[in-house]
Amino acid sequence: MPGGAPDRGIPEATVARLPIYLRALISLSEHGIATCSSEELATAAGVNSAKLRKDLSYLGSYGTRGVGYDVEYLRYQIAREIGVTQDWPVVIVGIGNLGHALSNYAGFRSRGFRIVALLDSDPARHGEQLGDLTIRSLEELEDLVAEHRIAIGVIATPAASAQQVCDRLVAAGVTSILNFAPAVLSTPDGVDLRKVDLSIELQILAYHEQRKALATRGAPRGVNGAAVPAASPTPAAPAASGPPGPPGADPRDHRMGEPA
Amino acid sequence: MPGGAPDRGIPEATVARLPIYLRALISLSEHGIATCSSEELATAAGVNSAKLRKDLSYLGSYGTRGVGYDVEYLRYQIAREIGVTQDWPVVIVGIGNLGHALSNYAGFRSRGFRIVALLDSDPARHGEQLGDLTIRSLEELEDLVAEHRIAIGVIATPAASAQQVCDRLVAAGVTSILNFAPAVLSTPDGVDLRKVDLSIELQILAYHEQRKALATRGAPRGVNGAAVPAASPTPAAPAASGPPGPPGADPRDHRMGEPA
DNA sequence: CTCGGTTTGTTCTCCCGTTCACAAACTCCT
DNA sequence: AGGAGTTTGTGAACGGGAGAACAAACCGAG
Repeated sequence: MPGGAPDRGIPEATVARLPIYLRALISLSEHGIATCSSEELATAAGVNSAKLRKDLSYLGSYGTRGVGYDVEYLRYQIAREIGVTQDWPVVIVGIGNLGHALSNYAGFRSRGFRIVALLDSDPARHGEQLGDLTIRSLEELEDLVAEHRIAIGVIATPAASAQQVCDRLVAAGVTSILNFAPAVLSTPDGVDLRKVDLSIELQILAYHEQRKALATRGAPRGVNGAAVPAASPTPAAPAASGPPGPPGADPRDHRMGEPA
Repeated sequence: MPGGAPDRGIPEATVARLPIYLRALISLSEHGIATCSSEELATAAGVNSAKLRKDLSYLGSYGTRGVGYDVEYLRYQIAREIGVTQDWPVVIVGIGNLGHALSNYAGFRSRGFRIVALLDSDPARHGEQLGDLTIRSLEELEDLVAEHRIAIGVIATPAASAQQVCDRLVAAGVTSILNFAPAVLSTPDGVDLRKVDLSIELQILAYHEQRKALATRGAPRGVNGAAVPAASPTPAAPAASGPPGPPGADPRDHRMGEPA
């Protein structure tokens, strides 16, 4: 039993939910609600109340039995635990469509993140004004990171240059990277890396959507009648994206040999 | 063990990785590589080779012992399993900065997703041309979903209107939703919902960053969020906002509560 | 045909995360 | 002051995923 400080080792799954709780608490606070039960907060956050209580218990015993949680108090405690009571300077590399959107995203600044630099490799973009920031050359990366003591970098470049940019960020001293490029990046130990891949999210939805369509049809699955590429190095074209039509038959074959 | 067709119940964690494998296979294919081992593919995907093999085993026994996997063959099998051999019409609601970026995102079309409608509630935006699409009124949502048989919707609106848009999408027949709005949405059973929250990802990084900064300082505890590099402007301790102050004085509290 | 080398598919174990259920603790009312 | 009613915090059971290890299966050489 912790007589004093709560254990600093917070499970990763819990850490991932703390920002959701924080957002829910801010919302409650803005609605003038001063106190809430674990059940109410859990509902607002979209999780189970038992899970919420266990998550909060990792932070300490904030909250009062028989009453619930003081919204402002808990909000501050979570914010402090996450670190958003501090000011985090951030650099965004790659100011395409996505980088553009990210630099304007209001949710960053309101959570303690301050975008201090926008970098792009395209000289044609240098000098372009975005809000109160100017797009600068990638060559200034190292100086800017050092000058502003930037610890967090966002990669929004094409996949081809993502690893290169990542390496430069790490070399310059960035120790946390958020990657939007559709590429697998590798970083040395001590550097945290998270990724957001928009098309992967859609593909996961597509998988479940396909299963649902299959279930309601009751019929065995079927895609367009394209032939399955053979198991030999034959560059067949499996794309075959056609107009929405009735599904054809599918050879549900997965054996690749015959038993001896 | 399954003597016949592979079990249709693929673990969620595996489903989430299949698009990564697919991307890695496409990359290998474009480099002219016809065959690869689980070790190579696992490296390209950034995962453990044992995990990769187990994941693939849920799909069936594609692959040849002693040889490896045929890149084109496996690529097609995964694409079919995910459902990206089909054509998925998608509607995007909320064409702000993010919606704008999403509508231009090349990764969607190349994965079988076809954006067929851009909707926004702001009349000033209606008629605006984005690529080969025109921003239309939200009032056309129901008709468009029915006409194109849209099953997947993307919400990129502000948080305040997200649930309302979500409800309309569901009512119109959409059964899979990707939510970018920073809000917790609720959907009826049978409707899949995934969320991408940009600021949450940064907050998770901030947590680890804070821990790293704390560890290098050697101060295990007792340091409030102010003793960090750079200048932290305003920790913004929430002044007791009203009668219900923080509950009883907490021993590990720093400066929050006034002694009752 | 047989043997050695290689790689997959699977099994087993361990660990993390989720959920249930309940004692402890606090408030309010009498 | 005491009891009834709530609500938190936590111990314990449960389920799923991750990783290591191994047997089965395939290719090629002699």
